[in-house]
Amino acid sequence: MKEKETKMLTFKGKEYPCCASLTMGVIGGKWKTVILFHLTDKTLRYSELRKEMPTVTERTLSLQLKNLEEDGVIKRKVYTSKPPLKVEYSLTNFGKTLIPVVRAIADWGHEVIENNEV
Amino acid sequence: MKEKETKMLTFKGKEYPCCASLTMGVIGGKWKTVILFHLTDKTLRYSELRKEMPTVTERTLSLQLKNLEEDGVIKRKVYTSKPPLKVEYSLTNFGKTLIPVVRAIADWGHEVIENNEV
DNA sequence: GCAATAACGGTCAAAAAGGATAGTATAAAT
DNA sequence: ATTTATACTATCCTTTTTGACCGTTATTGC
Repeated sequence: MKEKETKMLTFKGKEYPCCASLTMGVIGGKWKTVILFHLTDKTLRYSELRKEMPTVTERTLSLQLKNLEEDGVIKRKVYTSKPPLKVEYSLTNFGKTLIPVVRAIADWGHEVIENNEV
Repeated sequence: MKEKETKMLTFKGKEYPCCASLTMGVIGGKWKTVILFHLTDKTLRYSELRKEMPTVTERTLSLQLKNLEEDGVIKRKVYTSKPPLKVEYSLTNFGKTLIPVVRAIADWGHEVIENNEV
């Protein structure tokens, strides 16, 4: 009688109740949009990303990069076979479809700061 | 010598390293964008929101509503003084500036679903 | 010969987020 | 008189996320 009739949306093996939460599943969390924001217009090495985001720890950064890679929004390209490695991160074509989303998010934050500076 | 010179952005007492993370601080988490998504075009009572989001628990829903209210993006209007209460939630003017962001987020999720249905 | 560098991964721990369940006050409906 | 409904809050607990810190491999620079 009281079935929970919520037709879930599925993406990459995860289920979401709504299209907005699906997106948040991909770009949510404390750091993913920041990473995507820095990668919108350029390719960056791991160490360059760290310089752009000095407050994130290495472990968290690499975890988030791995997540984003698994969801197919960024790609990882290795240039050397032996240490010290050279690795570059960039958006995939699929990841590029997120650019308007990331821009909207960054713009809003930017405007809030502009209008709150008294 | 090795100062962490990251000029943080501040909003509502919280600090963020970048404009994108500020926005995520406001709309991030599993449920906030879903709530905002349902409130974009209409005012809803607590019980109506629950019907739109059957998979969220009551506790979480009211916590998220409170968070959103504290950040000034939604407003809570009480119509009765004694139980059973009538309470309506809607976007504030400030919250309405988030509509393009929420729409971009929802649209992306929607498109992903469209193009993944095989 | 030693330190620095690159891009991590592993372990442990803390913090944040979310879920399960039950309880509250009161009025209207049955 | 009992049930139903509303909009929550209170506990308690589990899961997820994030952080701190150290180790690894080989190469280059001093």
